[in-house]
Amino acid sequence: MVSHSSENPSDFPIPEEIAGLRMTRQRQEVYRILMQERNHPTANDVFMRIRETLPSVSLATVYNCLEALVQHGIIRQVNFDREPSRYCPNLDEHGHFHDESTGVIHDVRFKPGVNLADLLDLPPGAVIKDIEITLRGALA
Amino acid sequence: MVSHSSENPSDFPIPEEIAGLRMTRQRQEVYRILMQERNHPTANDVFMRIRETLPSVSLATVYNCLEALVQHGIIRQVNFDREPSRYCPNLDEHGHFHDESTGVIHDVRFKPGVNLADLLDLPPGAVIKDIEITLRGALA
DNA sequence: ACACGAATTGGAATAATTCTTGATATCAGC
DNA sequence: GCTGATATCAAGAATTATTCCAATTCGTGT
Repeated sequence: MVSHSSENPSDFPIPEEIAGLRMTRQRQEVYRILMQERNHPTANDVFMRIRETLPSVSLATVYNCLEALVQHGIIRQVNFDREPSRYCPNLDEHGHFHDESTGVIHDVRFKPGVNLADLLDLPPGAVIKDIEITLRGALA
Repeated sequence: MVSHSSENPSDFPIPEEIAGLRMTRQRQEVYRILMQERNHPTANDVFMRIRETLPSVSLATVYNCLEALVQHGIIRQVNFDREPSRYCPNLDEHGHFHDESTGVIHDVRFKPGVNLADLLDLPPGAVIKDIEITLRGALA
């Protein structure tokens, strides 16, 4: 399906295919919601939000879409302890600061020139594929 | 109950009370297992292991004990993505390297003098209570 | 020994996520 | 524009880790 502007009411273009993944209407919409709501929503948040524009999508489809987007490196899945997974369209290397008093999650970047792997006492021969940094605390 | 040596066959002493937590037989045993099996076992791992010495303990009790130990800062709970929680008696500040080829989890310490919070672009006023670092990859 | 609060048990309940199956939609080639 | 092959979707059932609950047992202080 071609993304007519009337069907893509967002302020950024969504291509029909990204990284070899067919961008169906549902996936477009899930991605658009993630780009608009930068609050690291859960699958259920996305589900409730998507019903406004595509009332027929099921929660299972939201999960499918999110997984497809994650698998293709278009978004990231973020886990805090055992809480429901959250999703994040920020692909830059970054961590997450979880403000416990408000529940808000802030993206946290490294200061320029910092390479975490250099600062760690890694087991010899370790090849890092992915780094996850989570901070918990509050804003004074 | 006094820890008679016949009832505490480990090579380290377990006090009757730690950090205000009554160390019941079950909690002692859970803690002992964690100290012996440094593989970051799951609650279920501990459950299967504890049946060898205390066959009557329930899985719920294992969860209770683990939670009590975590709450009192005696052990740490470690989460990898959505996998079952793992538990770790290493209280030093450290991260975890998950070797995907073997499934083994290695503790990773910072090189001396490194303070992670200094290297991050934190939101102003952020007070860090806890840091979690997870690395995924393989050993070449 | 007694009473009271804490801990334990076992099973039921919960919640996020995944799986299954049948229905639909989409694509490539003719 | 058709047709078969493939990918996606919807709905609900199933799974899994974990928590909750009610009843019993245990430990500690008196």
